[in-house]
Amino acid sequence: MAQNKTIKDIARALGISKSTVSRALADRFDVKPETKKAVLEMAEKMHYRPNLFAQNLIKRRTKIIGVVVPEFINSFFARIIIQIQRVFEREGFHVLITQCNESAEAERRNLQLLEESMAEGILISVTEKGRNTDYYRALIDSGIPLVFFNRASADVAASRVVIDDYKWAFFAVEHLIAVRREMGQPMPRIMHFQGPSEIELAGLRYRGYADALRKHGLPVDSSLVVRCESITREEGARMMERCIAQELIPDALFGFNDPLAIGAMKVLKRKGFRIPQQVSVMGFTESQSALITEPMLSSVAQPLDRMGETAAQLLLEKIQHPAAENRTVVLEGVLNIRGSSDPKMLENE
Amino acid sequence: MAQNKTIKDIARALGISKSTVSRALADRFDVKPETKKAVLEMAEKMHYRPNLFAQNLIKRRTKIIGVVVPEFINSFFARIIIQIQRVFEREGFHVLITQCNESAEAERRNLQLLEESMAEGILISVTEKGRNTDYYRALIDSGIPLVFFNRASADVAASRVVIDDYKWAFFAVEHLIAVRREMGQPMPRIMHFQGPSEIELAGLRYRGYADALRKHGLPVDSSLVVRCESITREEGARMMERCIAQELIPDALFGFNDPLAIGAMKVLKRKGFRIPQQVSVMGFTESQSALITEPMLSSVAQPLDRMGETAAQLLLEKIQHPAAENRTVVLEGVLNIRGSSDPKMLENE
DNA sequence: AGCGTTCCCGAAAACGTTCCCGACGATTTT
DNA sequence: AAAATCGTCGGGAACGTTTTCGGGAACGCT
Repeated sequence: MAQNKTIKDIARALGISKSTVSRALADRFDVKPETKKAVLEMAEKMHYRPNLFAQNLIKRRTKIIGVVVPEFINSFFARIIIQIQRVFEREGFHVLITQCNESAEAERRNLQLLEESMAEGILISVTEKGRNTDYYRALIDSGIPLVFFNRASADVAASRVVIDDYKWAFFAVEHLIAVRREMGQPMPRIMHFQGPSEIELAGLRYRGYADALRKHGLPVDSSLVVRCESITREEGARMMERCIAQELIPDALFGFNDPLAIGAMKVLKRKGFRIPQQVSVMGFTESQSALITEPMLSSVAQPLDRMGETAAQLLLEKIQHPAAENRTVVLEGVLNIRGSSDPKMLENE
Repeated sequence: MAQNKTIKDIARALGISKSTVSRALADRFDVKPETKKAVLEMAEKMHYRPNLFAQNLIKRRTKIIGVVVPEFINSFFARIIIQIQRVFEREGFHVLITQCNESAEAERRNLQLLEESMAEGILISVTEKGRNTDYYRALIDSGIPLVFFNRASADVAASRVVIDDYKWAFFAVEHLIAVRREMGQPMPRIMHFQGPSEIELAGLRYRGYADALRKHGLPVDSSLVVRCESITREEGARMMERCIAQELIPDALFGFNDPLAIGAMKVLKRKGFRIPQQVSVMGFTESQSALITEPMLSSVAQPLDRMGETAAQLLLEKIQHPAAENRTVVLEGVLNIRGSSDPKMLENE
């Protein structure tokens, strides 16, 4: 239907050659202003759209960069992506977003699509399970720069931007210890809802938790470390119900992420425990929901905007100077202390 | 770096012609099995990737479909997109997602990108303000099928899938009236937080609200209709504070969406009003957060999965049969009644 | 008048692929 | 034995651009 207009149609209509039309459209210096104007008008009139495929075929650039994320239902990645788009659109790139539902095969398919679309660079946050490490390397070797953000593959040589999960988990737990001691508990029992072991970050946050306990002279009690199979609110509720059934009530809870903490908090409240007077609760990876709960949830916020922006910058650097060496940027988090952990904060809410 | 391998490289390495290689890769019947095998092995060995641009240039199909959404930070569109991807990937299409931050110019740019990338079809939920109506029509005229979902442009002939916002707003308000009457208030004062007038849906939901009042013999009191400038939690809180300052306390509140209702509910609770005993609250467009508030928020849920799936199906239909006539699918919503509006629901939480 | 410049433009190759057409030997049919 | 068919392959045009190269016209200069 309505066969697309080509450069040749314009040339024919104007009685000039297609080379001239091409030059006019590219706003080259060596074409007479009148001709240029005529071409532009005719192009407009014919609703001419350049064929990107023909263009990309001959220029070696596609001006496409690809993004691969595990999911974007949680607004976490969505926020990052927005920044990525902002940076690249300013530079005249198109951003192609793919999403793989935490599936390694889907991730592989997406990478393949991006490779075939000749993306000039790829930004990726890897899936929980199953690493496509070999593919990451193959892409880099074949000249497509790759930058990790948030979740990185440890043994691939590439730029990355992450936060120091160990450190911020450590800080979070230190805060819990301090606040419970202020409340007159010298040896508080701090529970941890640990993320699934396939997530590399789960181990890091656990180590931060354990080391904070040790530093402050508290035992690391394995019955207080609860392994969660997923990282949803439902799982948090389920696990807390199980703990309560076993009469295992901690003085504070450090969740792997916000949903786990929120689910647990809800169950605690329903069972009549007062937050934070009886149990202090703390999440990780600030989500929108942290401000909705009552009391509001303390959490570690990650600078998503800066993460997206720096990841984009690192990739841009690689694209413009392929020889640039790999850089690892570690961003700082923020410990947002609210009513769920600290009674002093309650009055502000 | 590492110039990509082409079909010609394979041909040269095997001492055969590139036509044969092309046919072998396409698994055509007229090439000897041994040759086929040799070609495939060599392709694998050389890490050959077909050049999509060259392919698309000559075949007239791109197998790309484009999605344009106003934002995907709210998980609302994210959920829809996941279904869209599911449908199209099963059919061998690639889904290209773009996002325009509620900006009409960005929307236009995205459409243009999709047009130039020769997308075979476009799924779109239009931005709040500034309609690119002319562009929608131009795309359709030039043979690119377009399907609206959720937010549609009224005066463009295209398939669409929406819910009946009028009807479900009506039901929501009927519920509020009924529940207040059960509580012994024959003439409850129902407030509405109305969305910005640029959003077409805001008008529909308001009409549903007003007609429900009228049907049940209640006056439509304009002082109870609050115009909000944005649709965020902060705005909901701000507006409710203003109402309370004016000592304007309704018996029930129907919010244009969940964030507005949640913000308002939070302020009400802080000021000491009991939900739902003193004020019943109801949202719209079920969000994750509705389950987090206490009490949980009553809301109208939209079947996001079905919406994504049907939108995709409608587009697929248009792609496969360009002459297919436009269809409008109106999906049913669900009235989720929870503790924020109905005291009877409180015990389940 | 001759020469060099400058300005504008056209011809044609190239990008990597698909596909039509024809060629060739081998096999089968008449 | 000649003709038709079959299986396999190569040559080359085409897709819509960009870009290199070269050439003609107009101009100013000696």
